[in-house]
Formats: sequence, C-alpha cells, structure tokens
Amino acid sequence: MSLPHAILTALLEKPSSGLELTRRFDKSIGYFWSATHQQIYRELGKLETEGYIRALPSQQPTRGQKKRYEVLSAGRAELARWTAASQDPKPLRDTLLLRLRAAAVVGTAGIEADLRRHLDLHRRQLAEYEEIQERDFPPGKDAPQDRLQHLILRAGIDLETFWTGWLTHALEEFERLPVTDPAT
Amino acid sequence: MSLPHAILTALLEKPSSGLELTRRFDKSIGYFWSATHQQIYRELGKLETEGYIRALPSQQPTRGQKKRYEVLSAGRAELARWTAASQDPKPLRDTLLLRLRAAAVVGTAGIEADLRRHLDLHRRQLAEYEEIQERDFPPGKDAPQDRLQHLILRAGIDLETFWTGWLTHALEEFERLPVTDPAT
DNA sequence: CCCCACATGTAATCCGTTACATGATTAT
DNA sequence: ATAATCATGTAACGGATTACATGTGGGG
Repeated sequence: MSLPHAILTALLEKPSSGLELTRRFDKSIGYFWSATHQQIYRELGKLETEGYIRALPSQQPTRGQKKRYEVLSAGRAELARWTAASQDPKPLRDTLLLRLRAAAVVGTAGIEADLRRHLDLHRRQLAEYEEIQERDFPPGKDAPQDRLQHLILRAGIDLETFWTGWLTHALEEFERLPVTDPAT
Repeated sequence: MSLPHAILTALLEKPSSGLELTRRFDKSIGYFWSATHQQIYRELGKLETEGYIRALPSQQPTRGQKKRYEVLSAGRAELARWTAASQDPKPLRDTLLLRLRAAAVVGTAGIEADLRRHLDLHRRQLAEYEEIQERDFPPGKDAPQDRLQHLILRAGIDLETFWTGWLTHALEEFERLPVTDPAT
C-alpha cells in the first residue's frame, strides 16, 4: 500500500514531526495522496518499529512533545524498491458519475446545483495549481532536477482542466435538457 | 457509502441476481464504480434487511440457487435522496504520481517501463469507450433520454484522453532526462 | 490560573480485499 | 459418476474515517 511510501518520500524531502507531516499532506504531497493525522501517527509508529525511520534523539519524552523523524537507509531502499515495482492503475471510482447514472433512473432533480458547485471547486484547484506553476516553474528556465516535479504538477493541471471542461459541457447539456423526475 | 446506491441503480435498470450484478460491475457501472462479488452479496443482504430491495418470490431456497432482486419504493426514494444530496469531490489519490514524486528523491530507475505499460492500458480503455460510443451513440441522432448516458461516457473518454496525453508527454520528458539513481 | 492552540495518540467502525467454503447444474 | 462451472455465501485482515483522549506550552 502507499501511505508508508508517501511518508517516506515526505521525510526524505525533509525530516519532520507528525504534525508537520500532517500539514504537508494538506498540500504538496496531499494533492495526490491525502492522509489524516491519525493515519500518519499510526504509520509513523509502524515505520519506526520496522526500522525504516527513527526519531531524532533530541527529545524523547512522551506526549505533547515534538518528535522529528528521519529516514534510515533501510527505509530509503524500501522506497526505491516500491517506486521501481510495477503497479496496476486502480479502477476509477467517482461518485459524481455514479450519481448521474442514478439520475438517469430516478430523475435529475437537485443534481445540477452540485455540478455547478463541483465546477467551482475544480476551477479553484486549477487556479491554485497554476499559481504554483508560475511561482515555481517560470517559463524558460527548467532545471533538469525540477523536471519531474513540474511533470507531476502538470498532471494536476491537466486533470483539473479535464474536469472543468467536462463539467462545463455537462451544464450546457442540462440547460437543453428538461428536468426529469420520473419517480415520485 | 456509495456501493449500496450503485447497486440500487443497477437493479432499477434491470432486476438481477447477485452474479448478474457482479458481471455488470465488470463493465458498464463498473467503469466508474467497481465491486467484487463478496461486496455485492454482503450489500444485497443489508439492503434486503433494510427494506430497500426484495428477492423476487419465484425461488426462495438457500445456496446455489439463483435469486433475483428488485428495488422497493423505499429503495427508490433513498436513491433519489442520495442522488440529489450535495457531496464533496474526493481528493485525488494516485499511486503513479506518488511514485514519480518518490522517484525525484530515490531515482527514476525502473519507472519508465511502467509508464509505458500504463499508457498502453489507458489507450486500450480509451479504445473500448470509443467503440461503445460508436455503437450506442451514433452521431446525429441523440435521443434526449440517452443524453445523460452519453455525458457519462464522455467523461470516461475525456479522462482516458487526459491520461494518454499526459503519459505521452511524460515519456517524452524521460527520453530527454538522464536516468538518475542518487541513492543506491 | 485558566483557557486555548499545539502535539501526539487510542478506540470504534466501516469498507474493500483476499481466501476459503458449500450447494446446484451441466457436460462428459 | 464425476469433474467443471455456476451461484451464493463466510471469515479474516487491513486501511481509512470519525470520534474521542491526553499531555504541553503560551497568552491573557
């Protein structure tokens, strides 16, 4: 599974405490792999007992005390192994498409407003990505070690572009469509 | 919390047995909401005790005997409620992007082959969707009640188009990129 | 001193996955 | 008869989600 490897990656980029990791999983890595603080603490515990990471030996106390973790060589090796290993893409799972399919049977009442809301959310996300692109990857000078990061960001941009485009199209369709409510 | 509603939708489209549902979850509905037969049987049991569906009273025996289910009015109402209710989009979770991010730290060795494999898989999926489009939605005549179904199919087509495009671009980048292996 | 934000955790539950089990039907 | 296949389930496990619990430090 992927959460431990997401954490190893984040810790290699920068040794951090649990809460710092949580913050970084709200953006950056979290853009394509999200996690809550409970998941993170549990996984940090596992990774430590497995010998993949260790707490930096500055403070060792129990609760309420900041603990920094760093990746050990076994952790780096495991991450490299996982990264190179072949993995099948997971089948799509999208609630909105499922709801449209259901709406074809029980009626479209109420769903259009949510389509608009989703369009707005995806537009915001797209704008956020494009800001990052302008800030971190100004046109012209692409350091080769940043190419991978830029590539990942483009996936996010292209994906949000797809969603905004499709949702816009969907709303146009809805305007030409009668609101059906076959059941009731 | 979407599987029960996916099943209700499938059963409204056509009353089915558990295994028939499983087959239909391998295509059609399964294109955006997949499920195994174990999930389906468990959920059918729940839906029945909750009074949302019932087994058609032709055969009632125990194991090995085909059982057909149909949706009751309470089930239809619940599906309509769920369809109209506002829902937030789930944050993206993509292993491939995560692996690229990890590769930026531990080296890109081995990942290019998997990018090619994914590109191939997405191309096949795209071709499958386009076949369905040509078969079920020939250009020119769009019955209004099919508009929603076509819209959903287009989401799949556009999504696979995004993936194939992005993966192609990614592989071009890789050809210009040295294979890094900073750790070892 | 008390409250609140910070920081780390525990517990309960649900969902998805994998493996296994069992009855019925059909083909050889 | 028996093997393969169809059909319906049970059991065990693990990850994700939600709610709750506990300790620490700083500001009013």
